[in-house]
Amino acid sequence: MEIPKAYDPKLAEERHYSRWETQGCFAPEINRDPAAPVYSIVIPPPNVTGSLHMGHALQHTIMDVLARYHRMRGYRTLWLPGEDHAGISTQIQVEKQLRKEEKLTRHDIGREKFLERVWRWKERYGGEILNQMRREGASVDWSRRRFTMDEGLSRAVREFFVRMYEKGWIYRGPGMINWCPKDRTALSDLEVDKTAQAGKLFYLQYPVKNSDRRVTVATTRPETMLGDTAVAVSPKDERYADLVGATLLLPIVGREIQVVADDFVDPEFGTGAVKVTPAHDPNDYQMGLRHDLPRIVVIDSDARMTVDAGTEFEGLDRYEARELVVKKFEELGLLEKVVDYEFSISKCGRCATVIEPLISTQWFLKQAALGRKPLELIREKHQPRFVPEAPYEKVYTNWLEGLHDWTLSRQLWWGHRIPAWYNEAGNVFVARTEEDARRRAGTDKLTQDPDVLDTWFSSALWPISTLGWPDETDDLKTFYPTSVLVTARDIIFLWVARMMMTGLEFAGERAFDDVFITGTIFDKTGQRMSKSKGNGVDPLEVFGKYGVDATRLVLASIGTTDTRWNDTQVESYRNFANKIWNAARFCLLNSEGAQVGRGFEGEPSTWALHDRWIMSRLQKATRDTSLAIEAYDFHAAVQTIYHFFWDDFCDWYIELAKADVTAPDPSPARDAARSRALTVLEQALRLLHPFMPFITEDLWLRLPGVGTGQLHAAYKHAEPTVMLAEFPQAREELIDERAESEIQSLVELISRVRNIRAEMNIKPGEEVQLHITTEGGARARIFSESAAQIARLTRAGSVNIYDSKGTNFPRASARAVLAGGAEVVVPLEGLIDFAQERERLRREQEKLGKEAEKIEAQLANPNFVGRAPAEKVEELRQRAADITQRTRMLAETLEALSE
RNA sequence: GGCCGGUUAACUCAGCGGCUAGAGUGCCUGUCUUACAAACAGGGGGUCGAAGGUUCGAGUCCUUCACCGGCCACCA
Repeated sequence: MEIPKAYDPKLAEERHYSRWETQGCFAPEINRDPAAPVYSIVIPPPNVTGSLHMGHALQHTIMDVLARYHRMRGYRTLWLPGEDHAGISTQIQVEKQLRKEEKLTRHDIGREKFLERVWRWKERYGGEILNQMRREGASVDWSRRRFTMDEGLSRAVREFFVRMYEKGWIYRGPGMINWCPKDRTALSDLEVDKTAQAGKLFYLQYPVKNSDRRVTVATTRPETMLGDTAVAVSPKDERYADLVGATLLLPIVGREIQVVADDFVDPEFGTGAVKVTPAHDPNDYQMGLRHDLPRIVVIDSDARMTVDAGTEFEGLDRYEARELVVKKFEELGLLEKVVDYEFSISKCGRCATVIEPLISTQWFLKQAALGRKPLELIREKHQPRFVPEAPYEKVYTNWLEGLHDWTLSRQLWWGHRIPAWYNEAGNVFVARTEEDARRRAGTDKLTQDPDVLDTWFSSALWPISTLGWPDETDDLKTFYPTSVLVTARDIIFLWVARMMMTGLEFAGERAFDDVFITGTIFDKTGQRMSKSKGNGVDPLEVFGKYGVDATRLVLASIGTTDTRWNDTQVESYRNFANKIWNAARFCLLNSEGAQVGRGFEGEPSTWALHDRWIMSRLQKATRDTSLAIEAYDFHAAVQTIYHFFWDDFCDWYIELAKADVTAPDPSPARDAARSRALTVLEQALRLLHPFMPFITEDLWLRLPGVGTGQLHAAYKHAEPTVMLAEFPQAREELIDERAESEIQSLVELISRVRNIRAEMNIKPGEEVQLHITTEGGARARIFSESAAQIARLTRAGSVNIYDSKGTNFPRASARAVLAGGAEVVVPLEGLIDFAQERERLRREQEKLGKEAEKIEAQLANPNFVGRAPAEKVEELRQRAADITQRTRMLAETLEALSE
């Protein structure tokens, strides 16, 4: 059999994905067990404009591990892929292209033509991430791929809107909204980033009418004073008590405004008097409502001053207006002072333009109403279950407790058009279809609302809309609620909470059982990866350099932990892949006459020690891996398999079995030894498969004797593939603690001899003689039975075992005392430096002495002996006894060595 | 202002009440030993951010502090 010496990930990555796909392995229909349990995940739909970054790769790896694991466990498994239309991003992207290629704006070509272009753009450039997912090995069901603007999903959006409208939870009206002057659209609170900004606080004086008193107000936005309609003070503030109700003369403008008392005002801050601009500040808007103040709009949707700001200001940009206002106050002698001040400023989450709070007529959703059920569910049943629970359950709960109305409408073209029509009188008709609206309006002369819905409105429906809602489809009945949602923490409010709202409202059940929140991946200096900083690590490059499987192992290990990205981690797992490859190569090069599934016939008690041992280790690895995956502890799962494979299987089992496996002449014994190695390897490949799909499939298919026999019962009709093999179940009866401790003593012996060889500078090729004395019993038996293996692994010419002490060995020997009182003697005539050997033994003695001291102190403490569990005390006593014995033997050895 | 997370070996991270605190990488020494030099064998390296406390026993629980980071909030 031809097998290259080094693993080439690319070959395996190219070979298997399309075959899995064509054979339908990713679709739940592959499962023919009518009683199979169901496991389902919907992907967080990436933006059509997006391309793969490490965060995606991390989420996808977690989802794929879960999907593959459950599929192998016989679950009817669905992982549903799809994309989000990403309203603003996509529209901006296409507008940019339009400007670049044809020097046109969207208004030049009109709404209809523009939308055609967006669709064309989407067909051409969209879906990049989904294609990249094939590279990742993501086992998604392509036949159920969805897009948020699909007809079905759009119908769901209209249904959602209409039902909420009919319930009175969606309404249209004027309100204070976040306006992005650059994107020229309203935004929800969650699409706004608040950042700290170094700025100035301006103290402006407003004269009191018919008096020479002045009231000083502090503001970060002097230009808004042109729209002031009041000054507010705290009702408890005695400094201003006599001024409440007084009239002030608004400088520059000359308008007469009132002093009002309002609890909102904090007397401690600034001057205790606040200018009130109801048209341009959310708080002032509220105060305006309370005091019935006029709203004067002085800033328009371009962030320029309006005619109402006065002729000197009309048309000025808001920042130009600020300068001019300050200048005028200075000239008027009404600028008291300007101080440096750091405050938080709202910026558009998309383009970072400073948000302008404006009063505008928009559509809103009363989130507090829709959020009641999710809040109850998390409070009473702790559903969904967050992983990690802290801090996310609390964060989620707190958010649900303080819900505000959600600004739904966007002044964009790309997105779901609001299903509302107006007749000529301006009356609104909300309906599922235009025909419906006409019927109800009793006229054909209707105009549809020009706005579209927030992208997150359709995302909120994703788990149900992708499965067919509002129809009661089989998919919805089968796969809803979904099992787990895997996503990043920054969209818990934007998305996760809202899916729970719609799921509970429309499907009557939670959208998912669990929510897994991944960690964040930073660059090596701890900076967040971002395209603007250009410090992102491209997953595709990492795949190319180290292989997909190796990268997945790193990502799975990251799990929920914030991590600085480090290529060396990937490199070490690339090495692990190579290790797997070569272990398999060894088994395959020695596979003549052997088959997976054979070699472990008969009673375990009749098996060789190392065979009982590896089976025991395998069962523990299997058990621990399953437990870890089910607890979402992927790091532990990866560690478990890694160490089982490398340390137990490669370093010890293959070496201990090597002589039998590579025996020159064919024999039933050789066949059996080879089969055993293959069998363990095959089980290990199954354990690894959810994490490393490509290499495991590539090797598994080459193993002699694999076929439909290894497939899970639900997939017996399918073509052989490790992805449909049964995930191993631990067989507790094969766990053999005695074999494990016996191998441990063998390992100790071999390691100590190797240590002596290294310290004594014995050439690797040179043979030594070993004399091992035991006190009879188990160790004598183990060492005798394993003499050939000991000889092989220590390069010993002879291994002599004595079941009692007292044999005279050459004085020129290196010695080591083992646990349980065995001693190994390595005669080193001419090679040994007595002083050096004494020193080595003394160091050993010292080590033991320190440990003994600690233990004795503990045992001498009556509180410990009295209160600690009896087994802990007993354990310590035994260790103390062992140390005492070994110390004594070391002393004797030292005695013999000194003149 | 409120809430939360992190701080363990040179680096990236495990461990979260009880064996001599671990892994990978890096470092030192020696090896091409017929699966693998992307490997093998051996070795050095940590007062677990600081200070108190609880406990027979604390990286592991509690309190305070320091530094780093995050989230929420209507302080002009």
